[in-house]
Amino acid sequence: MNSDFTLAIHSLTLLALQPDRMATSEVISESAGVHPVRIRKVLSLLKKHGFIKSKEGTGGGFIFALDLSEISLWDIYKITSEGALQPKCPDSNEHCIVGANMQKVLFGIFLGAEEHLGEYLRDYTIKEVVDLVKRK
Amino acid sequence: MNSDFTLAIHSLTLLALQPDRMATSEVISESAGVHPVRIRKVLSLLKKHGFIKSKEGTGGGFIFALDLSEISLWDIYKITSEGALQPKCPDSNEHCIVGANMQKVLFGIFLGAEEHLGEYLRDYTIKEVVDLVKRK
DNA sequence: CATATCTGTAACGTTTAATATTACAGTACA
DNA sequence: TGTACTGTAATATTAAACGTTACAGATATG
Repeated sequence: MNSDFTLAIHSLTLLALQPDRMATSEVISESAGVHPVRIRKVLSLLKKHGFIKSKEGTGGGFIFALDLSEISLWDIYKITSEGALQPKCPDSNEHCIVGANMQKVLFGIFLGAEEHLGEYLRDYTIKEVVDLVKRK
Repeated sequence: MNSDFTLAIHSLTLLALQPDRMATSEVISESAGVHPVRIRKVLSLLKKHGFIKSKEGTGGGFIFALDLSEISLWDIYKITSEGALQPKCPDSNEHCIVGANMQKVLFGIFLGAEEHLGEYLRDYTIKEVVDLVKRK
């Protein structure tokens, strides 16, 4: 699993806890333990989808754009990691019945697996993640 | 997703199609397009769990040990890739409420996700994969 | 019983993907 | 006009995946 997904969750959770003021990529990166540029890359995806807003210049940063319960982990997964479940098989032997067909069979199975995972992730919103973080 | 999982599925499917005679790691590796040593490594795991038998020396190789419908993709996943869904987050900042708690919150969520995936993978046995490969 | 053919496994090398870093243009504020 | 941000591309570094070599042990076969 790609860590862009968890970085996005981490960032959104942090933003959710300070809905009134902006957070810079540096503050977020210190919380998440990664480089600020990575945060900006991931958050630019989330911005593109309207989950957050950003502002450049002094006093700028990132801020939540929607209600906490409007964003599910599945939404975030689709943006940051869609297809990540799909294993990248090497090209197998076309002259073998198994080699020739396995790839598309597996593709179908993993497609179904991702959809199934979606059912699970849809049930978690950022609001719930925030509650879990606060409680613990 | 680790490709050991798909290699195991590939190998078992091939073995399932020739239940009467042994297949060498070289034959399997040619079908799957990887190095024979990798096949032997993956298959040694499957052997350890009793899914297949192996024989060394001339005329040796690997052969199915159970009924095709006794092995589900979930069984194989657990052997080859358990925990693969769990993203490896960097150590985050303990002085931040988000950084300090996010890791265990995410751990719990991904644990649940893997269990949920299990429900899906349990429904596919090697027999069904074989049928899909034959049909297509 | 000597040789060829396999598995089993460790050690090492190579390739590829993930991540960090640097750099700098553009924006906004004071 | 200088300072503090985002946005993004280019490059460097690190880590993971994978391939390769090597060889010991097992087993059939001539």
